[in-house]
Amino acid sequence: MKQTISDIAKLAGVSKSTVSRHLNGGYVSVEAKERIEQVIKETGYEPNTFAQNLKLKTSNFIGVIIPRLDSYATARILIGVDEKLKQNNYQMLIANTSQNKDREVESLYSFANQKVAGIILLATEITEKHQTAIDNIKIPIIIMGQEHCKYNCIVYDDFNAAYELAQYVIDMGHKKIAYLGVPEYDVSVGVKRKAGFKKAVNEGRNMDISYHVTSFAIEDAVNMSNSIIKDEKPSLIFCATDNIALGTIGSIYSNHLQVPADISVVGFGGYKVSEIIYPGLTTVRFDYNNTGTIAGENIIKLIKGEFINKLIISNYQIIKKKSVDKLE
Amino acid sequence: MKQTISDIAKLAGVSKSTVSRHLNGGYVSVEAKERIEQVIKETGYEPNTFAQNLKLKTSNFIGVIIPRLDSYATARILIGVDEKLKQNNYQMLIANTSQNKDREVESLYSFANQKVAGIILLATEITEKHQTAIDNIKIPIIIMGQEHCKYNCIVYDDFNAAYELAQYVIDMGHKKIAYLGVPEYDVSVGVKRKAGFKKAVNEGRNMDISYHVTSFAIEDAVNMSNSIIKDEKPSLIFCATDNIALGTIGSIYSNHLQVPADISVVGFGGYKVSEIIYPGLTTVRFDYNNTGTIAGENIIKLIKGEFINKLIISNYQIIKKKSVDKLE
DNA sequence: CTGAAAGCGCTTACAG
DNA sequence: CTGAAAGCGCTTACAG
Repeated sequence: MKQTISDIAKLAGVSKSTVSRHLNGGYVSVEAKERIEQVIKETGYEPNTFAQNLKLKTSNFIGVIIPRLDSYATARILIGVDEKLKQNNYQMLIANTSQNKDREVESLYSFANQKVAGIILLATEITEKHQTAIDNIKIPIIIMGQEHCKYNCIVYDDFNAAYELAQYVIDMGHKKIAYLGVPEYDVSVGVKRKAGFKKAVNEGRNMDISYHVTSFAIEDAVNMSNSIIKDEKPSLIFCATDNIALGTIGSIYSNHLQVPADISVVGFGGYKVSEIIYPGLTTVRFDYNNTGTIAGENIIKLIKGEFINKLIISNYQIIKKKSVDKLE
Repeated sequence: MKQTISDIAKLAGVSKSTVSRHLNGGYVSVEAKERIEQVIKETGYEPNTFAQNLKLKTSNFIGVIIPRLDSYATARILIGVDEKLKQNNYQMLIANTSQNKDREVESLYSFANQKVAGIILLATEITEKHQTAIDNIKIPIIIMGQEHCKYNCIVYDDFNAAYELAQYVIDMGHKKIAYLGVPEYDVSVGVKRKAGFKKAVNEGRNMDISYHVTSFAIEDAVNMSNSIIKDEKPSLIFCATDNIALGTIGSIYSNHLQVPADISVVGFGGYKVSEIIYPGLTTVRFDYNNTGTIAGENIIKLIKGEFINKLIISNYQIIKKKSVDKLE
């Protein structure tokens, strides 16, 4: 039924060794090569990967650990990674942790057990346990979305993006701003975006800023925005993610106010939906697809022992839409 | 370094066969069992899956073929599938075809080559080539989203959902309706939803209906809606998917009209964002997460040779929001 | 209830 | 340039 390397060897009149050598780019005479290729074409032979992996003690799997699957950013990254891996005959393996950090660590070990050739970690936080696991398993790894001095990282330019976006809203005349962020365990989103924002407002004059913390869930953003709207009535709510911004916009409308006439809103992330909703959401766009491609490229280089940049800072674009009103 | 079954056998003072038998639930004396378990606990031994798979000529992989990764519905389904598979010690393998039908067929063969234990196909269309592939590879398969008499399927109740949603908008007083659908190669979305809609409007009186076809892409929906709005000015646009509805809403606003005051809109799918945007989108919700779980359960049953229902029709809910105006 | 042996399909020194 | 042989780590009849 299914052909093995012995069948091919027999049909081509050579030994298994020679077939294997041909497949793996070793020295084979021209005649042998031709006969083997001919037989492979006729039979459609494909090597058994389990046997290969067993022998070689590695695999062509690359594990990707993600915090959630139903996220636009994650999906775009995975598409980029997957395309690049496919081109290079690697296969993507996904471990979805559903925002559970223990599962991230477990996934590191279980990927090691499955002998993946490399790992890409879409990180939220790098704890001690993460580091122990990464150091123990000794598998090439690339960390995305968070910076860590010990490892190879690809990060977004959260600080400068937040700084530039904040400058823009200040230029638009906003002074009374509510910043709606996330907890600081997430360094990129919780700390850096806030820091960039702070830098800009510190450079402004007569600013009246309040800071609030919510979660990544839309529902929580809705609740938090409701109280912000009632208590403070800022002219703009600066949201640390697009999801938070969507929740905030919903909350503004349900309070019978208008965006941007009554309250302006900005987000962070560049979701496609942010462009479709009305009014368009002013936000920061990161090129997730591209960073996924780079991650795929780099993990392969790392596996091959080639040089890669230890830290890659991905670029961003400020998307200016109608959700920010110009104040006089 | 890494322990093998021989190491465990030596440490426990038994043979490899006995260790293997214990691991696979065969007859082992109580004393042997205890010693083996003890050693496994101490060493943290985990069997090498490549060796197991090589020997058993199968794997614990289950392949899932998806048309795209950046879709809310797909993501929810994958979450459901993944959870269920994990619970049962299966591992999900994803093949993203980027809407390319040839890749679907290729993926069937390549999954077969990887000796997956089962396949779940999120189908858009079942062509001859699909059937040939499915029949050739002889691997348990479940098809989701499209119905086919030869295979085990899980489908959404597109016909009745569209019928009920259409009845609702007719009850709300709409008579001049533009139906914005997709091509008929997609039986579930292109044919069944339209048929359900038609049945309802045929039962209505003095209906003035126009039919239009667009793609699944938001951009195309925007363009098509622009011309519908200019040429016909219907009181409601009935969209075959939520993405199309989002595009339509954007188009309405950019024509300086209001939803629902000037034109009402309904969608199909129950995206989370449909609830967040303002006004809320009236739509049909399918429980994607749950159908994913069922697909996971059923593929495992199929692999074990257990009985499953040949056709499962998943339920739906009509979500009534503000995007539909009540006409007098 | 247990162990020795064969074999899954491949790769890789090794000797020629 | 080529082939015989060993071995990757596991499972499973088979004989005891």
